[in-house]
Amino acid sequence: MKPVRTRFAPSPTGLLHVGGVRTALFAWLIARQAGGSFLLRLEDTDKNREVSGSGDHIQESLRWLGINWDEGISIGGKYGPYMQSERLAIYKEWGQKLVDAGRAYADPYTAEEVDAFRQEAKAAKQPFLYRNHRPENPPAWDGSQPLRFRSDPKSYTWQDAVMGELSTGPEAIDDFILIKSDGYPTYNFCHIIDDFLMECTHVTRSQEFLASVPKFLNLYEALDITPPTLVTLPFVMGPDGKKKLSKRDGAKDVLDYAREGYLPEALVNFMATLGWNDGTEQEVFSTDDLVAKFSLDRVQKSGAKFDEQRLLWLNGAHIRALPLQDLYARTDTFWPESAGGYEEDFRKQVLSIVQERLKYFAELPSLTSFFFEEPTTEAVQTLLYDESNKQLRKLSPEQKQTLLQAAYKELEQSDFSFTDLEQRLNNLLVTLETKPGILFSLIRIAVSGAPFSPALFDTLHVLGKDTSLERMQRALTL
RNA sequence: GGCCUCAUCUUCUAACGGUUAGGAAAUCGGGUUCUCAUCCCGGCAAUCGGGGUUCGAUUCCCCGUGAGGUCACCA
Repeated sequence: MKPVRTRFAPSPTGLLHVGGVRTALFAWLIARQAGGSFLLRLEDTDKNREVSGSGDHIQESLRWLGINWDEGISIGGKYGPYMQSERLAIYKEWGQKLVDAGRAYADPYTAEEVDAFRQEAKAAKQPFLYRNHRPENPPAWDGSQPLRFRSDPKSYTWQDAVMGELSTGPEAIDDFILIKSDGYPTYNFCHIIDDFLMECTHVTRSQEFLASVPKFLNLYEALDITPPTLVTLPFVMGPDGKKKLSKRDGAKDVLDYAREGYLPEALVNFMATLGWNDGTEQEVFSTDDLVAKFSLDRVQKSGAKFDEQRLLWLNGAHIRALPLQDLYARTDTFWPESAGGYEEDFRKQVLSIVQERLKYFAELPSLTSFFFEEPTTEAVQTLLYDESNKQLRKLSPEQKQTLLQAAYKELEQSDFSFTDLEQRLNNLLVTLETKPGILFSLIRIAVSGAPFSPALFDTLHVLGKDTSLERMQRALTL
């Protein structure tokens, strides 16, 4: 058995979104599970569509997700170069081999002429087949004309690792361009050559290539190459649930998720379970889990809608599962500006009490800012005295002041340890004959000025005695 | 139009022909000493239609229907 080698071969034409990255992830999972290699090759054969910087962007996205490659661009390897634009001589040589074998020929038509054929077919409501116009005496190929494959139309039945048995008739096979007139190969040609030369055992790609597979099979035959295992993944659908995810549908750059404070392992978990499950009721998977449990025969055949809400939930689940130290290391760039002057130890305490309500790190400032800066008097006043709180609106301003005053007096004597706070405030409930919904709300609002915040005893404890009392004092003057 | 693919709750999905069709997200109730969240309990909610095959079809076959892909000197 040959060692498993899978690859991701994007073209540098823009940002990488979840749909594209999932293809990479599945290929990566196949390789990692089998203890094989994962390659990153750049298919930069279309100079017109190329977007500068996107090669780097793709690599950065993969690195962030932890989809590491063993060979490929930036790191090299024994099958390089891994940038197709640097392999033109190889494609030319293979093209010539096909010419010599009578399986390729120079296309004598201009683009306009071919287009006229196409329009003709379209008007007749027929599929366009170039081979119906195949020239009888094509000129010698000098590299200035496109090189076309001389196909051998026939029926095919083949196995796809995800889709199962597939078949088509000869009408699916046509003469397609191998090398363009600018000397660059087409995807249809060079991916086959490269996968062969790089000894890839699996070709993982999304559904839009399904209709091209018979053509590939025909070419493999002409080249006398045994095709690798074909792995066709269903689409990731956009928000409308009908069309595949695309930038136009608002598909986000993968790195946007990094910027918003999603955990890469959560996104990996999300993408993997978009079209795959392990057959159990497990929903949350670590990346190691996925590597261990992934299997192609449990990959879905139909497209799955990208559900951002589920991603959000999954991210929260991963955040909650993270040890505090790890979590802290990830939040580095997300703290509110006012947290700058505070010790790591204090920030960690804050983090530990907001951990369970954090869905993504961009929420960190709104969740924690009152630990680092004084809440505005407007915020405190509004929360304390407007009518929105159904517990507090039963009380007069005077009653509220009285309760707060009593709480202040009690807390003055506390050492602000969690247990002491708990004990004193619980006793105070009895003494004042009031309910937690009232007393605790008042204190919580006075010290946080926030519509919601962590549990009261935690908040007071982390905030500390001085700050807490100061803020209560201030609330008493409003 | 030709060819190809797909089809279970709103969404992601489970169910080697035999289940009251399960789980999770969302949502709606209730509980956990305040809010928000977590956690726990509960509710709502699906096999696209029609024919077969079978003692029995979500599952197998056929025909519809719907959705998507493809038919580039793009990948």
